[in-house]
Amino acid sequence: MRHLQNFRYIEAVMRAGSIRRAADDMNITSSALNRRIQRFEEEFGFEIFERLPRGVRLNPAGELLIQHFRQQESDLRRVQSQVADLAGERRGHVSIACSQALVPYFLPERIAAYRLKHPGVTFTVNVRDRRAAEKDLSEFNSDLALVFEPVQMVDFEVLGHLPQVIHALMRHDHPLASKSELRLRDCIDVPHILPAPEFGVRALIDIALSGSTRHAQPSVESGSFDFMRHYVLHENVLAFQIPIGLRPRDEDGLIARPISTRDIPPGALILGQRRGRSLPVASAKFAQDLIATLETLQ
Amino acid sequence: MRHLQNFRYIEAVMRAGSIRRAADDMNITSSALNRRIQRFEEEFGFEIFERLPRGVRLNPAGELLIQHFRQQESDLRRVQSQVADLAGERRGHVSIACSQALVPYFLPERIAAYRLKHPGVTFTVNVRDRRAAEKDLSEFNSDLALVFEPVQMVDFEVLGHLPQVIHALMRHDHPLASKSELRLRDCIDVPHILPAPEFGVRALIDIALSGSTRHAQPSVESGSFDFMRHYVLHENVLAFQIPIGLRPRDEDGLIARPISTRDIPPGALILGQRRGRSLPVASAKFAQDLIATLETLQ
DNA sequence: GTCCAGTGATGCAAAAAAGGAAGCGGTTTA
DNA sequence: TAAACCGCTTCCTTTTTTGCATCACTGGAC
Repeated sequence: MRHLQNFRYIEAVMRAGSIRRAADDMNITSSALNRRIQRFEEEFGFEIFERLPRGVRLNPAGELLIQHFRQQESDLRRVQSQVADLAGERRGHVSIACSQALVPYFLPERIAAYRLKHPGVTFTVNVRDRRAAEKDLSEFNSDLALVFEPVQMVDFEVLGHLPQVIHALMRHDHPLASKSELRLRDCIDVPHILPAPEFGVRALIDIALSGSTRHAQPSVESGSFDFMRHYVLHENVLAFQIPIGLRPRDEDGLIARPISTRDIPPGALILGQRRGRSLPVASAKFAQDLIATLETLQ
Repeated sequence: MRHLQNFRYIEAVMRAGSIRRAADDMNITSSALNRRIQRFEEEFGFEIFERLPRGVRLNPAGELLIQHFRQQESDLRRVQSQVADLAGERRGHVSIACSQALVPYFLPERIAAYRLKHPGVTFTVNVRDRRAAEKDLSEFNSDLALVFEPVQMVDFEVLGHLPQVIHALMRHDHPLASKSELRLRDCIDVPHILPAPEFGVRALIDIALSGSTRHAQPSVESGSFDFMRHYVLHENVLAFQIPIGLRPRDEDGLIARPISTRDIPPGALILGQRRGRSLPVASAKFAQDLIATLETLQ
């Protein structure tokens, strides 16, 4: 869209930190870009960059402006989506930020089911830790976020949720495999591996242990739940995951056992959008679909 | 702002009903305007006008788009206002749509008081009947509306209110001047004049009479409360008005007497904005000022 | 201190985009 | 049937934007 060209350039300058580098990125000359920005500032009535010796940086006015532009761009997409919808074209695009647990089973299944009904709708799936997911939302990079234990929840509007009890993951031949429910202390007394601190599963475990005298001593920490699941097959340790990220039935030699909610309260898997935003048609409908599914599972 | 140029043109075409006339209004040739619109439609992805034999008309997609543009324009003004505010410039503009009753005393007083505190803030006061006031809000022509008995209230977010008992207005020498409170039947039994049907005062009177056997028989109907007030001085009739539009004390030979609330329930003077909109700084602050005043009067 | 790499700003000519004039084919109106 | 409008297209001119070369300035390496 032509009239958002200025926004593209301004955003590029913001990212690059200097007009010349941004010009390079956008394949125009720095003089042209420089004049565009000067001209925009004049029309806008305020400077939006502060000129530093080694480049430029957005000033507070610029921050506000960027926010406005993002909103504007998202609004335009929504209008286009609404128009497409009333034109009878069931097309559109859904972008969703999600935790790793949703990647293997849940989301592929839901998206495939949705695309069966609406083949014209395309998807972008951004795997993000919970902080990054919320950032994605507030910067209009994703329409929806499906996150385990989101953190700050400012600008985050909850659309649906599903409680998730943390499970321990182990091989068939693990000593604890015989029990149907585990206590946390049993888990950390045996060799175990943990997700990195930015993840919700880890946060819940850390909180549960904070009041205790015992400490977790993970032999491996990782940012990949997929890696951890595979690692368990090689060394006979415990890993942790939430049920939505686990296959209903064990198929690759792994067993999942819930950890007593006396030790770790259930965490929440939450579906949300940016507060106050009206979503494009396709995203709103897919959200409804997800909400219904979450309610079914509950 | 340069990037809203397309909007101006599209709106002009919408108003004019034909590209050629719009081109004339906007002082460009029809060919140029025609191409702008074709190009915009191509970029947007959908036609926004339906081509008729005698001109063009917005299609539903176009309606949606116009709505979006209006929102966008208002948002931009809000951002500029916020930036001005954080730059320490206490300037800005407030546009308010109001009923006639606010014109003589209330609004001039409030605006003058506000401008004493913030001399940089300018005002636009649009006198509108209650329907037009709401339309003004939803089309982003006014930031605020202060209306007696608004009608539909869709897209209307109430910020504050003040009950108003309808008063009868008469000369000193009127037979009813001796009573401290009037009954409605006494008023319509004597010669009287009424506001036009689109006004809230009239609506309340009509509703009150609808269950009765008596009918109002106004000798004069008018859209101007100012006219009616002056008319009472020439012919010894009753007129009607709400207290906020009356001077605290009679000064020009007129007397106001409340009509019993057994006959006509108090109407509401309501301050509102377009639902969900974030107002520019100056408008938001002036609204707070008004709300406080309304609460004091209550 | 000096130099150098890197920055934003600016004058000027070239390129690109937008605008204007005229006219075509169509439909409504008188 | 003729005149009046309409949207749209073509050709050419005008305006705007871009690219290139260059200036003035700053911070860091040496």
